[in-house]
Parts: sequence; C-alpha cells; structure tokens
Amino acid sequence: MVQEAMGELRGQGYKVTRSRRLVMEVLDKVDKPLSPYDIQRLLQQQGEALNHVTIYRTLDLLCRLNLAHRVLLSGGFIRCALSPQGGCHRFMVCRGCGSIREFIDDALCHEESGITRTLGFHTEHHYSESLGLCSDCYRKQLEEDSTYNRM
Amino acid sequence: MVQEAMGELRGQGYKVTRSRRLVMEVLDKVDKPLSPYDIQRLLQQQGEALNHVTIYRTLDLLCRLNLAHRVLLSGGFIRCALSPQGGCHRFMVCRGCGSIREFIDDALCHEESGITRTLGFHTEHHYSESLGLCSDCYRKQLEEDSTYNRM
DNA sequence: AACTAAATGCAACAATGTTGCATTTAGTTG
DNA sequence: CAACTAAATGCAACATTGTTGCATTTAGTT
Ligand SMILES: [Mn+2]
Ligand SMILES: [Mn+2]
Ligand SMILES: [Zn+2]
Ligand SMILES: [Zn+2]
Repeated sequence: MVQEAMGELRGQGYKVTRSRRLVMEVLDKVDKPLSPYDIQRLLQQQGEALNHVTIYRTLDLLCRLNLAHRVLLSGGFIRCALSPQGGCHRFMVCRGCGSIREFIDDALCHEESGITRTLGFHTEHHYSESLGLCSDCYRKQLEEDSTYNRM
Repeated sequence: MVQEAMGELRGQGYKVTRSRRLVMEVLDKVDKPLSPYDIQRLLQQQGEALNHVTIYRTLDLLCRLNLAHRVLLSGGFIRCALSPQGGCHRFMVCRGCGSIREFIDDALCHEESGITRTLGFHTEHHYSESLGLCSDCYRKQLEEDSTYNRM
C-alpha cells in the first residue's frame, strides 16, 4: 500500500523522503483517523523524531494527491439536538460554498444500525457527513465545464 | 425550543442564566455545528460578551442533559484512503473503551446518496460515525446492570 | 433583604495549528 | 561520482483552541 503511494508521489514529481514514508507507514499500520500530533507521538515512540510542521505539510500533500482524507466539520463541533430522532445527525456539506444542511432519515438509520449489529456493535446514534456539491454549486460547475469544453 | 430546554435545566436543579440562554439561542438559530469559539464570535457580533470558559462549561452541561451533541472523532483527523470505495469512511466508535473500527457498505452508500439526491445534493463521498458500545463493553454493561438489579 | 450553593470571570497554562526564512537533502546533470 | 538546484525540512515565533484553580458574582431560596 505504501509502495504504490510512493510511486504516486514520484510520478507527480514529488520527492520520496524519510518523513513522507514514515507518515504513510503510520497511517497504513494504525488504520484509523489520527491527528498530526498523534502521528508525531507514535513516531516518537518508535524513535523517529519529526517536526510537527513537516507532518502538517506532508498530510496536506497526501490530501491533495488523494492518498489521505481529512475529516471535515472537524474540531469538536457542537450542535443542539433539536431533531426528533434520538441524537442522530446527518449533514450535507458543500465543498463549493461551504454550506451545511441537515437531514434525517429513519430508514437509513435503521439500515446502518442493522449493518453494524451484524458486526457485533450496538449503535446508539449516528453522525454522518455527505460531502459533495449543493445544487447551486453543481450547476455552476456544469457551466464552467461546458465553457471549458467549447474552447 | 429554547423554552423547553430552560424547563429541562430548571427541572434538573440547574440555574437558568443569561449565558446559558444566549448559548442555546445561538445554537437554536444557526442550526448547524458550531465550535465554542464560533459561538463566542457570533454572540460578540450581537454585542453580548461571554467568557470562553463559560461557553465550554455551558456546552458540557447541555451535552450531559442531552440538549446538545458533541461530534466525536473531532479535530481535523486524517486517515489514509486505503479503502476500495472512493473515499467513503464509516466508523464504529465505542463510548465504553474508545475503540474505533472501520466498515464499508456499498448498499448503504447508495441509499444515502439517493436520499440526498432527492434533496438536490450531489454526493461525492461519505463520512459516518456510529456511536455506541462494542460487543465487549455491551456485555460488561449487561453484567453490571444485572448485578445492580440483584441488590 | 439576607443567605448560599451554584455559576461566572479571570489568569495562567496546555495543546493544536500556521507562517517566514535559513539550512539540508533528493534527484538530476555533467 | 561530484556538483548542482529545486524542493523539502527544521526552527522560531506566533495564532487559535481547550483546560484548570480560585476569587467574585448571582439565581433561586428563606
Ligand atoms: Mn440514527
Ligand atoms: Mn459512500
Ligand atoms: Zn454549494
Ligand atoms: Zn468498547
């Protein structure tokens, strides 16, 4: 997995460095979301010291190349549980204009709970983000694309 | 909405204060996830100064009373996109032991995309958390409950 | 109006994230 | 292989976000 990522880096003209390999190996091994400082601590434990700035910049690059994914709506965000469903929250987050809309769907909650139950997990409530484009931004994008194609 | 929340506070023996009312009103009006400092800035704009510590403590209380919800896995966490599905991530997060397991389900993604499409949104990928108890913690909980009931 | 437990604000600190610039290094060239 | 250079790293300094202890203020009661 890390090998292919290295190839992707090289192919896009980026250097394959010790820092980048180390960060990727940690992400690959741990296989769950890690903050930049989490990564620094894990590397420290295996005797590898990396400056936190380097880790931030490496992660930025990995995201640009689609080798990593950054969880949005981040930072311990908080919201009043005004919805009827017991604490379940689902959001549509537009990457164009940054707008956020909430929606709720009982059937979906039911299905998702069923899937996790077969994995031995007892779900109490859900939180989900749908990342994409709102209708306005989608339309704008279509226009831009067709303008571009006509040239 | 804020009225009922006030009643809940009073009913549980907590005081209804200016700070608490202001925080609730913002959450109620904005109706999307806000960080504590987001809330402070919004209140500042309407001429209401609140110390950030007070906001943190108010939000903690609202969460304990189930009047607000804190998004977990918070803080711009990052993870390598190793999964086959195009950038979709679904996690089971145990509130007992804090363990995290990832799962993926095509049918679920399909259904969720369909729902948002009917709302005019064009989804590119998903991120979801199922909050609850892993099988170990669920079993422990059951044992504790039965011990308690026998007394 | 007086009382008191609870809530707030303040200060000081810890943790996380960003930027500019000097130094080092991966990959290339001769 | 040695020299070269653009790219990457590390460092310092700073900005933002989150936590704790303690003195002061206040909501709800008597
Ligand atoms: Mn649900
Ligand atoms: Mn999906
Ligand atoms: Zn949009
Ligand atoms: Zn557990």
